[in-house]
Amino acid sequence: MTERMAALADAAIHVVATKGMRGLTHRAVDAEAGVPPGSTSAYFRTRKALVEGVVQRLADLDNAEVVDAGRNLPLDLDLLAEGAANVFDRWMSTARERTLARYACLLEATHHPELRGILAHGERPRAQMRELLAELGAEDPETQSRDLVAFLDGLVFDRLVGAGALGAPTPGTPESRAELTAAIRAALRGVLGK
Amino acid sequence: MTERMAALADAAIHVVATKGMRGLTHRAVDAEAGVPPGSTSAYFRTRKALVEGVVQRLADLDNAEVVDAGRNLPLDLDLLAEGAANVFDRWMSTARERTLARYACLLEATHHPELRGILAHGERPRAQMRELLAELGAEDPETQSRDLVAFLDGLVFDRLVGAGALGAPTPGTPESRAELTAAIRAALRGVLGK
DNA sequence: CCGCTCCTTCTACACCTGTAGAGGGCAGTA
DNA sequence: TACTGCCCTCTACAGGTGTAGAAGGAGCGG
Repeated sequence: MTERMAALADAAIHVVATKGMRGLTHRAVDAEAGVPPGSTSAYFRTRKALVEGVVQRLADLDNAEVVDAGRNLPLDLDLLAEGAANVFDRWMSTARERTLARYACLLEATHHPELRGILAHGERPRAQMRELLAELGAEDPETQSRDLVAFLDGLVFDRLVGAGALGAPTPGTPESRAELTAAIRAALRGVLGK
Repeated sequence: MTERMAALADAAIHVVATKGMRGLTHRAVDAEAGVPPGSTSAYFRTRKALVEGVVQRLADLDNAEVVDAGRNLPLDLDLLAEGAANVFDRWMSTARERTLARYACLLEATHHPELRGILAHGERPRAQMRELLAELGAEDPETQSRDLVAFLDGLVFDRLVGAGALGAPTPGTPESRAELTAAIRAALRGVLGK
């Protein structure tokens, strides 16, 4: 993917995050990216190509990410929980737009199976999680890591879309951070059967 | 909501589930509902009204639902897990379309706050869950039920969109059912700190 | 019977979107 | 300088979409 395409894809991600899949049009991306109208249409000739561009870019960004979960330390449950909380907390704040766009694309992939291959998101975090769980003595890291990632994903989704209970804490506040860590630790404990 | 509007809203839900928010147009709903073109446009004059109709209908359907979690039985963790598994399993199979539409609407609600009020989904299951957790001796049913629902939601989302690990079991198979129950039980154990 | 109201269907029209292709400038090369 | 290939910008146009309002018709009170 050329640099220019990446820039357009980034703008497209922003559009998806703020206006939803419905707002993802060639012209909207042009406007968002500040390029002359028609540019996006030239680089992503069809809308399908544009969506695939977004998905591809999301995958690239995810894979480029360095997830430092604190390896090589004496690993315990609390440390792991905190590392996971770091990652997922960032998904809710710094990478909020990307996360929203990812959910939108996942939903989109439901009726466009060809997107699913690219969108094997969580592949990397999941693999890492699997490894860490194995070190912690999990009996079935494969299944358990999957459940755990689903849990964290659910937590993020739940809080991002504001579907949580009334009076849900604002994302990014210390309270929610502490609460998040606690929830993750509890889930880890449960999944590990400890 | 009149009967006719409900029928249109149901068709609209189907459209959203199968074609996504982007496919939700007055004419598409007309076609899906088998009514003469223009009907949907007459009952939901603007697109915003149409979306709100969908959201309202989803909320109504959710609230009309009888969730029999086996009250008045000697309550234990396994029973609760199985009850929850029943509900959420159905969300993945029978009520699959509604669930997909709900996720789409939740995402939509991100940039349309007025939808959020109607979409207080899970309000009822969550309240019930809270009660049951309290009976089981949970120390903070409010927070814990929320986390638990987020977990279950994440699990459903994860499996519905096929974002799960490669080789994910097909939804609806006995394997996934058993696996689901096990995961829920584990999560319950973790959340309850038992 | 008339007239009224409500529900439903039909139609018009401006605007938005997807898509294709024509032009235009700017290297680098002979 | 002329040429060639490439990247970028601009424009056209068919079709889809949102929205409003007119037309039709069934039921009902007078």
